[in-house]
Amino acid sequence: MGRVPCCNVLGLRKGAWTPEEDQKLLSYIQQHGEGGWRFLPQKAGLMRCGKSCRLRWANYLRPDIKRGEFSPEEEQTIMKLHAVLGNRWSTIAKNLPRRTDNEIKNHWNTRLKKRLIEMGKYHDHDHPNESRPCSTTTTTQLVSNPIDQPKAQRSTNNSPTTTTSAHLLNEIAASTKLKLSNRLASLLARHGGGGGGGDGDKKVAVSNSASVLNKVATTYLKPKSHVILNDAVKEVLSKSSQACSEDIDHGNENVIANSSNNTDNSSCSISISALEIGNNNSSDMGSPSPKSKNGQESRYVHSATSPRAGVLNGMASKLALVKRCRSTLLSSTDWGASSHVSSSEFVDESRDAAGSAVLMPVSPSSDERFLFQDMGFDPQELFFEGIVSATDEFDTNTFSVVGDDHEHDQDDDQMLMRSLCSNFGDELAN
DNA sequence: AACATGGTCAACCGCCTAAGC
DNA sequence: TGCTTAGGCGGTTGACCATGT
Repeated sequence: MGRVPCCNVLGLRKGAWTPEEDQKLLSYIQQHGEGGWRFLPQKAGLMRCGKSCRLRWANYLRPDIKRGEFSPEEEQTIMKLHAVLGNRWSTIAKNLPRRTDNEIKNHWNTRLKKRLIEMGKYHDHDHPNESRPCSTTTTTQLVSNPIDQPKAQRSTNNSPTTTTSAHLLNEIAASTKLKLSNRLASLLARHGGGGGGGDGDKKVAVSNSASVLNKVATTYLKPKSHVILNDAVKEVLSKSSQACSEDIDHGNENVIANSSNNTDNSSCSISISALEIGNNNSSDMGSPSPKSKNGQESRYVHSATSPRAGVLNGMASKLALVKRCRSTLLSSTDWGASSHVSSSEFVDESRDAAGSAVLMPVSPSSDERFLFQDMGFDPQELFFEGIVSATDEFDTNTFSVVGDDHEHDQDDDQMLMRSLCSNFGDELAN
């Protein structure tokens, strides 16, 4: 159970706001500004909880709110953003000036979604995480130890929490589409995987995916497991770093990425946590400069909470990326038929009673700090501007740009896609 | 006219994160 | 480092309204 709702305090009003209440809140905020919601009701003479006041202000009273029908352009934007971001209403709202997340959410649920369903361009069963946060597909397939289940089941009911990462990682573990390396195959054999398919198909039993994936991640931690970014991506990352002005403190292992804005690409190096995209030790890629305090020269990307989690996050995000490209960008011209694959929740690792690592969901905000944005890429631009096609195989050569007005962005996107998919595919297929 | 049904949307609820201590 | 809590988020609810029977 969460905290006791503040609105449960005896005597506080609930339900629809009266014009008098609106006026009190409005005039108080006009006088004193926003914030301090906890004590605002008393000061403003309202018998409401602060949360209710904040919501009323944010969704209704704020003077800069645009009300009324959504324009076709706005609807198009919502559909595009939703195809990429899923139900991240607040993020979507940031791209629709003067619209609130609540309004957008309502509009989607009551109009757009139905419209797309009628057009056959949207299927609820393709979006299990969007309509029901606690759907029946289980994270416990990954969280193998019951001790750790409470955190994985933080939702309101007792049903196991679905996470996209669970699906993704299970896919990684269980997919027959991905050719698994001998290294993985031997891991699976040792850990009881195999899915009954025999050695030939190298299929991983989902129930073993947690231990398997952790083993995989551990394997990747070894120094030899380097994934080298190609020059094209280095260039993209280098460009991105130029726009970056922040300098994040670096004094620990979690400083995992650095890219110079030096126009000489040879000095650009990137390493992403244990996955080690890039090679810090390689002289031809330059040495990382984690001690630099100059934000214009370097950018650091926070790692996941643990190296192995970082590996798994990386795998999940790359699979999500590929799937997004494939399903979202190819499926339709109006974005309506896209099949959303979210990487909004990756995984963290924890320990069960025996000390074995198990997987559990971590917050979506990890995603927002993760990889692409922290590298300086805007995911929306990345996925919106570049129209990339791909086959089912994670093969560099199968990616091609099929149309876009933004030549340079497109090239950058394509290069990034190629490299990421290549890295991912190479590492798995070995 | 009365009731049933369905759509809309403001508001609530529970959970999460991050900041402050 | 761990605890507390304000603020924020997304899912859900229920009041209200329009339309159908």
